[in-house]
Amino acid sequence: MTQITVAPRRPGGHGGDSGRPRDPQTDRAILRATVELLAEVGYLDVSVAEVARRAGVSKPTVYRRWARKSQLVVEALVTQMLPDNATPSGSAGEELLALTEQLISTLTLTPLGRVLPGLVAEMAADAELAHSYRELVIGPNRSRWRAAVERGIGRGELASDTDVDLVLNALAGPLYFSLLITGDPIDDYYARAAVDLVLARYGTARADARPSRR
Amino acid sequence: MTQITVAPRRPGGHGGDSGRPRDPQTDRAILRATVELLAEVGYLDVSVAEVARRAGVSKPTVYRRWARKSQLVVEALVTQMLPDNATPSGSAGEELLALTEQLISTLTLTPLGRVLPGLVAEMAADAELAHSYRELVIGPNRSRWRAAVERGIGRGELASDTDVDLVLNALAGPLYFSLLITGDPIDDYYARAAVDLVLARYGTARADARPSRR
DNA sequence: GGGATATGTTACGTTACGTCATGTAGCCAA
DNA sequence: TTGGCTACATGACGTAACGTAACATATCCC
Repeated sequence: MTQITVAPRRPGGHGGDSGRPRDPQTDRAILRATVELLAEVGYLDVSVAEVARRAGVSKPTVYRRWARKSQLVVEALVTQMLPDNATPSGSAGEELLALTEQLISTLTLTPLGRVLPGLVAEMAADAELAHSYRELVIGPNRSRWRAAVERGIGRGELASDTDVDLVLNALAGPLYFSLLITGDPIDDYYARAAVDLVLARYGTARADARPSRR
Repeated sequence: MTQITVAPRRPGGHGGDSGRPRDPQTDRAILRATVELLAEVGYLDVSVAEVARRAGVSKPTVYRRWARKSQLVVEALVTQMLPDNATPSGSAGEELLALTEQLISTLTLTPLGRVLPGLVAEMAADAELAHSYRELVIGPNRSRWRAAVERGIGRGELASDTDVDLVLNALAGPLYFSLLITGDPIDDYYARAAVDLVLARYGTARADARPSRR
């Protein structure tokens, strides 16, 4: 996950190397201001004008880099994503538990939680944005989950007919559901309970070194 | 579920019975136009002006009844909700399966699916709206699911320590997740697979009259 | 220095929200 | 029948944000 960017604009269709170069500091200042504002007021109330003001930059300078507010926001989010937490280890149950807990952290501790509602609305109306978001944020995450499940199957801890997508959705879905729809707080024991649910269905005898309590 | 309305406005703070009465036809025309537009263009691109035009009504007439566009939309949605599908019957597994399938229908066949993304954004920014939506749409539904689970516990088909909220979220969450975030289509076998997941964890021996195949 | 691009400033066009003012239409009660 | 009250249509308005354009200036590379 290195240096991901969303369609950095080159006005006039050129990608020219001549002329005055862009100030990289400006890019950073804009992204920083965006993250800051997102955390304060959420997606809908972020205005490009205010972002520009805080970054000490003019509005056209923002639009020269990102064609739409939504793209700016996606890229700002990517810079805030928590790093991959070390290498996988432990049983399938432990791995899934760790991934679920990390997702909870991301949704809870980073600005993502405040941003997601507005972003969801934009994604529904802007296919390109939806694509970016899924590719940059959702995709990489899913790969890690998928890998964990497949390792579990390989070790015989999960049944060979395990429905991978169902497992991912069963663990992640309720989190987004609470965040976006019901507004209910996320229970401290959610991760464990959800993983138990999955293991009860797809876990094999060998998986009963699982970290559940009941 | 009879005659639910969202804060019908009475201008000037009066709830007076004097003066010219509102034309009930006008209310219906506005709601109908709203549903129609929602289905066509989704939440974000619904404009009150266009709603008014289609309803053959002026803009202030709309605002006289609903203080905000979002409230109008919620009420329009309520009129579109599918009716309770008969009385509960069958095993806990069958009941949950039926409820899940009905939720899929609601999200797929009614305008709710197109509306939800935009509504989610508004709810995040408008606590009052969120409250209305949860009370009018989410709440009644949840009660039915909860009742089904509790009947299952009562009949001994579900374990007595069944985590009711977890069950509801595990069945409904992934649907919203797919709809709002991943954009993946909802698999035909989702309902059955998800119910299986729940029964594997919370079903008792007695529940094995369950309608699962494997 | 000259060509090319970035940047700031300022202004603009567009859209939609939500409100207000005015005149007219329709109900009720005295 | 008359007066009071409210609904309604029309048209205009204020506000706010998006996204773009024009122009002058700054900064880079050759």
